[in-house]
Amino acid sequence: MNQKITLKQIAKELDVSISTVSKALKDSKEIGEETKKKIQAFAKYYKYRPNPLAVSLKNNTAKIIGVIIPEIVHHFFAEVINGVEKTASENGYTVIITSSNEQFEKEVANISSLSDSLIDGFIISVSKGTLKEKNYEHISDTIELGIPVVLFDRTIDDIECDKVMVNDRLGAYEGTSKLINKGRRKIILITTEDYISIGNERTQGYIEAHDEANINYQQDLIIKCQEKGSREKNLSSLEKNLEKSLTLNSDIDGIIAVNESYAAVALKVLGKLNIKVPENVSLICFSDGVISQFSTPPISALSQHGELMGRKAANLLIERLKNPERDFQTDVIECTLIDRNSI
Amino acid sequence: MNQKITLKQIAKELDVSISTVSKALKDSKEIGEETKKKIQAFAKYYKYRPNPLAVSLKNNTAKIIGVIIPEIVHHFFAEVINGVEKTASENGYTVIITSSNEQFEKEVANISSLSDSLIDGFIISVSKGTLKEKNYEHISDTIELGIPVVLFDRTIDDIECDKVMVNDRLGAYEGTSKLINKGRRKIILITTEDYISIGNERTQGYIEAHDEANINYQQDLIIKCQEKGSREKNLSSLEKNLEKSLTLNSDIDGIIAVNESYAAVALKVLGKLNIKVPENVSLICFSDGVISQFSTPPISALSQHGELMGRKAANLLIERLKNPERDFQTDVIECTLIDRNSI
DNA sequence: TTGAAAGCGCTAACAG
DNA sequence: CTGTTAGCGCTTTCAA
Repeated sequence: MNQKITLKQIAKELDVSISTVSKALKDSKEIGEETKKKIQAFAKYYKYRPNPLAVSLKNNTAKIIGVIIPEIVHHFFAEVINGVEKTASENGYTVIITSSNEQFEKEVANISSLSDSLIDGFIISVSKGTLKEKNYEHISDTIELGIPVVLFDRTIDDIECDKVMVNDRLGAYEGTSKLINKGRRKIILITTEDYISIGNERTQGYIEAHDEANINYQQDLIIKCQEKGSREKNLSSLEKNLEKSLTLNSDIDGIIAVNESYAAVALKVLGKLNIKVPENVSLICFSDGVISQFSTPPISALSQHGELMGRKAANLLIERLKNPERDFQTDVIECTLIDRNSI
Repeated sequence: MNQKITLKQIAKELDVSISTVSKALKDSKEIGEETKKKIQAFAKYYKYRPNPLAVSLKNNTAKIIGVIIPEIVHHFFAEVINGVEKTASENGYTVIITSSNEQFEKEVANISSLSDSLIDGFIISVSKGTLKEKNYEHISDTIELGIPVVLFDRTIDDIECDKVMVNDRLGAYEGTSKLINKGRRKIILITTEDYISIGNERTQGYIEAHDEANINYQQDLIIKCQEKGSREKNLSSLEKNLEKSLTLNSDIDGIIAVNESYAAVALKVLGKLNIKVPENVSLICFSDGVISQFSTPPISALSQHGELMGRKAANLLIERLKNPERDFQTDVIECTLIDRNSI
């Protein structure tokens, strides 16, 4: 009912020109105190709000940040969004979120549907599909078109842009070292398939820790969880593999998982085999989410600081928007070990 | 570099008028085949995309849906977003998400910052702060301003608008009945404080199930988890209460929790007291999220079908946008019990 | 079949 | 100090 009021209407009511109203509402000193007071009061009374569409059209910027993540229903990404949202709104930006559902095609579609003049810039974590496909044209095209992109978490080496990443290798190294220092010698690593760089990095860290401690790691203790089927299938096949490994090698005394669900599966198998955590086996995982916090026992986790990551990504983007010529920057976030006595 | 091309530029290049270009790109039959072909080819080559800002300004609608949720880092809400996003994008709408962080003030601020002409309508789950405050003006104001609102999950009786809610009472009734049918007689209910209507509904269902089975429920078996402190504090005080209850009443044989974290706390306490699930105690909780799926043992859960909820909410909103005069509608979603053998 | 012109709501340079 | 005007990119009516 109480339709939005415009400058034009105010001008007409008060019998002044539109630009006078515009200036008055901006508290411009060009306008006389009297008039200003009158106009401001009137505008306030009628709850005048400039039409952001018109403003954006005029300035050719909508102050909107597009975030594209592989999955929304994921604690880590939700944390990142949280961080982006906070920093963005502190700086007057609005955030639009879309999910690629880990699919290359959807990622491309999302980018293209947002890259119209609506969006000022992107914050993206690429989908597994894209990593598999190794086709990054949609991203480099966007950058070339003049729309800045910040890549986070799952980044792409070949693309030059701002990035925020976790020091996955160091995290895995420290986690593994921690286990080794506790006297653990036969440590299983549960990781992803090779095309996901993060999993790779973490595997490297695992290996480095072993090398440094002069322990020969066994290749068959590195278990790669498949990604080809449904989540349920992948996890249940992981469960079988893990059970086999644990039965075959009764002297296994440590497990490090690259994400929470893998760790939950490990916990399940350990329970089934009646192996105690941490008495018999130390368990540790990446990602400090709701699973590791609420499992019994809680699992010690390497936090990736999702919210901080989101904040940093938003900051990088906003800085670039202010100054498109600045050098590309890569922020690296260190993992923090949250010890919950599962080690 | 490759700056976006406009109608004007195309018109100039091809030496026709802007409106001809506009029409040609719309495949209007007003325009001759020849010209149309030429223009369309040119536009395609230069990847012409209409500036959505200008289109929106013209049509006075941006096709944007604003979603305001209490918390992003929450499996259920993430699922809802997922659903909204899907239905929205199927219908050409974009989704903007903001989080109120359970705070009244932030909810008000979010609504007001979005209710400019940018947003066509809202999908909201009100914050705990708002429920506590019992101040719903920001929402009724929005509706009166002509911006439609769909309330979901945590709805408000006093406000007339479209709603999507879960049949919480029936869900709790069925969950409790299930336990009773399994021979459980002393069932603890872990719920929220009273001002959250959902918790209340669930408590009612719990009571009804008892009444129907002619079992006297004990008031002191209804444990209300406080909401005043930090989450950690609230949960650890819940832990203590629960432990006391279980020690005092050694014949307790069932627990029903209104959310996953409460159930996780219960699992922890049960483990500590060496009480087996489901042998000694049946456990069941609302919300089919990642905790209940991945805990050991997995917890039987009453799914609230978050994604479906999101889809329905988006549908209601889009329908109303098409036809603002239609009657208000409340969609009720039934909970589904996902049995994971914790009963 | 094509084009001129007005207008969506706002800003800003320029004139008065 | 205030107003006129042009223009952001697009749609649409009306005229040619």
